[in-house]
Amino acid sequence: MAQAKYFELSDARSEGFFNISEAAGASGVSAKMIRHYEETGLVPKAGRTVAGYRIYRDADVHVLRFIRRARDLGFTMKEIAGLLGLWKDKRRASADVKKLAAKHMADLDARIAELQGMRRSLEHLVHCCHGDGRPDCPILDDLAGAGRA
Amino acid sequence: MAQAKYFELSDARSEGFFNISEAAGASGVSAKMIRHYEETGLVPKAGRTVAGYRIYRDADVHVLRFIRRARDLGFTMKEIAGLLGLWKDKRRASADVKKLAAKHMADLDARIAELQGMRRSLEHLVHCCHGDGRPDCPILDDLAGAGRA
DNA sequence: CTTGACCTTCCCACGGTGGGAAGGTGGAGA
DNA sequence: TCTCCACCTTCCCACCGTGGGAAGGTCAAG
Repeated sequence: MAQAKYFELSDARSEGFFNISEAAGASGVSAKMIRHYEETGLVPKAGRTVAGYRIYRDADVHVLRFIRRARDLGFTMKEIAGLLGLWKDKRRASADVKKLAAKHMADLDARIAELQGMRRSLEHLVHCCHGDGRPDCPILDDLAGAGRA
Repeated sequence: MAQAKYFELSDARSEGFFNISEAAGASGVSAKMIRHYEETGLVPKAGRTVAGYRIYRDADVHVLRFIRRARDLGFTMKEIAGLLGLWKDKRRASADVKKLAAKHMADLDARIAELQGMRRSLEHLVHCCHGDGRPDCPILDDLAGAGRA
């Protein structure tokens, strides 16, 4: 990215550029999100045609795909910014990447444990509820604090 | 809730009312969120003192605690609105509550599975990364699409 | 030249929570 | 009574990630 506003769109295309929806299709990141990532500085500003259309090269699409995959692994935007920095830095230590990934894995574990705790409690309640036409319901009783307050 | 603006705060207190921070402390819902729930209609508008301070009875705190517990189980606001409706309706069928809870449990399961999928992929990558001072790193390679694109 | 599909920027929404500013009140102590 | 501080009020702004949609410009094909 970061080219000057040189091209007509047709010229840009023949020079191997994509427009934003092509970049979106090729990367799996929506056009909306591509603009958003640019705005927030996650990716550098895209080049533009004389008419102001954003244009993308293969390398740019590659970056977007990287982001997409990181999102699929649940990394936050901040973490992805860190990963992109490490990716660009050819002298990085793999230990730094591993540390970031391990941290994220711990976050995932915490979140999973939290959800499993909810699930366990809920399962118990659902199990206790006869679930028929009568109004008495242990689920509501529990939420209302019957057993605690 | 839904009392007219009758009281001075001191009178209200002696009539068994709480102010918002007391209600917050007793229910585990922050004052900020109590106002938010009122604004969004999840709970009815609180009574007020002549000076405009919100006042709460035990029953109101009870409702807030119900909401708090439902949040702790991961129910969304919309689901909680449903649960509150069922709670208030003394002629509800417990089957309706059970259905709502079972649906939420399925949502939790889906979310857990999603996170576990991420965790598994990530674990594999972290395991493959030697994590030393050298720059080559299977985690970044994977994100960059080495094995797929 | 028209038409339709794209592009641009801009604002708004969701969930749920928090921070903080600006101004009014309550109650305790001097 | 005055002062002081903690609390209350409303209001707007932020986070994260994503989508919807309006208003206006551009491009390519017919």
